[in-house]
Amino acid sequence: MARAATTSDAFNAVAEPRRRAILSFLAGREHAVGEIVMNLGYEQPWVSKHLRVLLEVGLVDARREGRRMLYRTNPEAIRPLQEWASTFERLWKHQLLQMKERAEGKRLS
Amino acid sequence: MARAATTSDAFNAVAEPRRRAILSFLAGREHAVGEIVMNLGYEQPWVSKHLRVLLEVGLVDARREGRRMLYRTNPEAIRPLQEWASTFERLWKHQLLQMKERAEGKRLS
DNA sequence: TTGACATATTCCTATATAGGAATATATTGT
DNA sequence: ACAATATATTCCTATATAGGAATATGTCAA
Repeated sequence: MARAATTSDAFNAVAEPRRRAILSFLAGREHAVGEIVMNLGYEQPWVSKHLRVLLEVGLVDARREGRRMLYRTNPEAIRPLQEWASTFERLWKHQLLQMKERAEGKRLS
Repeated sequence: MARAATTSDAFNAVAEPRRRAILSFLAGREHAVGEIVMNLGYEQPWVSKHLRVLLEVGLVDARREGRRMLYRTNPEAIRPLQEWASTFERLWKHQLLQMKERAEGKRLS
């Protein structure tokens, strides 16, 4: 079997760097497809394809305004991802502290 | 072309649910492969395969102790993932607040 | 060396993609 | 109806997988 579909969940969807870039660009405010194309420099069909994936997993919402489609992030959908990753925050902060202490210890000796 | 390799970065590596489970299990303390097999119930070859991927992207470190291989997370490698996801934390907290306020507004009317 | 234990790798196959080019659909204004 | 604009979809191909089964490698103890 192949890998899980990118449309299966948020984790698979954001494995693609361009989809992360699009999400970051959309963070906070609505944007039309053309604006994404202009700002990120990807080809229009690819922006549409990526938006489709993001839409299917619920990471973005869309509404039509005339001939334009306006997309915006659905932060709630990113939440599980953020929460999972944040369980490791304590660990790397602890690790950084240890490294710092070790460095300072060396300086003193 | 196919999708980016799971060994290309942390984002692709953690797209697999079992790899996330292994990482969570390893969070904080070292474990042998057999302990992962026992606790998570995956078949041994698959645990080894997933650990290999995690090792290649630097999400875990390993050391040998007798016939056992001990793995532990490298929290520093999870950091970019956590930091990217956390940029959306403000957004979903804001969204939750709005939903809450709307709910309370309805209750009052 | 032999056996037991612990972990890793190598076969294989089917599939979901990313990438690209071309085209289709939808909406508005004339 | 027609042209222009904006976005979406459909072809195609090559490839990195996940899944499974079998086997290989490495380490220790007797």
